Amino acid sequence: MISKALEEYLKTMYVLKKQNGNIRVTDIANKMECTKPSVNKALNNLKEEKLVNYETYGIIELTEQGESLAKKILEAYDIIYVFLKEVLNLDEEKAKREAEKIKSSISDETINKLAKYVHEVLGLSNLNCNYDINQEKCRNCIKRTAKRKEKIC
Amino acid sequence: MISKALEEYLKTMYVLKKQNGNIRVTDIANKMECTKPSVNKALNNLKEEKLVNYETYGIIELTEQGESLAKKILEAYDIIYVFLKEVLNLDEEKAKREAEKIKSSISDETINKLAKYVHEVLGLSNLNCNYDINQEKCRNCIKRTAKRKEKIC
DNA sequence: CCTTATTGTTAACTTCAGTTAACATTATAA
DNA sequence: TTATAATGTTAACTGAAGTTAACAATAAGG
Repeated sequence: MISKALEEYLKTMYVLKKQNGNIRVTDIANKMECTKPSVNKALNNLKEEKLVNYETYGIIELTEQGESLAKKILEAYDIIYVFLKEVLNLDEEKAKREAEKIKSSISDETINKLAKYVHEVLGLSNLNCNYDINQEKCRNCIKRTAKRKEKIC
Repeated sequence: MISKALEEYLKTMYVLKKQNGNIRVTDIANKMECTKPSVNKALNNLKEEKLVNYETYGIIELTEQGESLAKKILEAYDIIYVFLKEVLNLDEEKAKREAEKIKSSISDETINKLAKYVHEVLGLSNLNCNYDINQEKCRNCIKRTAKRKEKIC
């Protein structure tokens, strides 16, 4: 089991890959508002866990495991984000920051239940969801969610 | 500003005082599932912050500041607990454990909004609440909340 | 192609929150 | 009242996650 701090790094890397096509130490440090040596350490730890492939001064990439874990983390984060923004009406920036912090303390079980709740209240869900939502229950979710997904992060 | 870890100690001490009439290192350690030296350190830190009065081997008590902060922390914790238990349907034990962890990562602003939400959805609120709930909105809250308060912790 | 700027790495240190092991103090009960 | 059990304290250590300062490698522009 990886730490919550490392999960954040992994998530950030996944997002950067999507956004920029590559993953760089400096970009991670900027997004996470930390220093490059911190990123470097995280990188080595994630490599240790076989979630990331990279050699010193080389290209950084997520492994398959890394990618699927990142997706799961991102999904959890997104569920919390949606709840904060759409249900509690936090503004976007605040909701993002807060979702990260909460994500770092909440269990999978609770995320699961929150996902269901958000689903029921808002009719929003997640495609290919690792959390056990009944997709049948609201067919409109798919469309709405797909649209929303584009602007995550 | 005190750390989230110290807040947990303070909260626990407040609860123990209510429950047992006194506060002892061993009891704190048991409740928090940590060792006595950890408690001892926390105690010294809280003393440093003037939240706790105590001398080595002496009686432990919260200062006025300590008590009012503890109340606020407990209230925030309780708001999260209620949400998890009554809205998301976590079982009691899980909700307690989870509420503590979430409490340690969430901001006052978010707690505030969650409090309002819980209030609106469940008609539960907190007496003497430090969080800005409109008490007028649901007079029944008072009774229900008072009843619930008895069995907190 | 070589100088300079950018990017990445390493080493040594800090802080926080916990631990174990050893010891001191206080309380209990024979 | 004294031996023993329970409780509390201290010191020294661990590990996670960050930092700064110095340096190494790579990339880019003249």
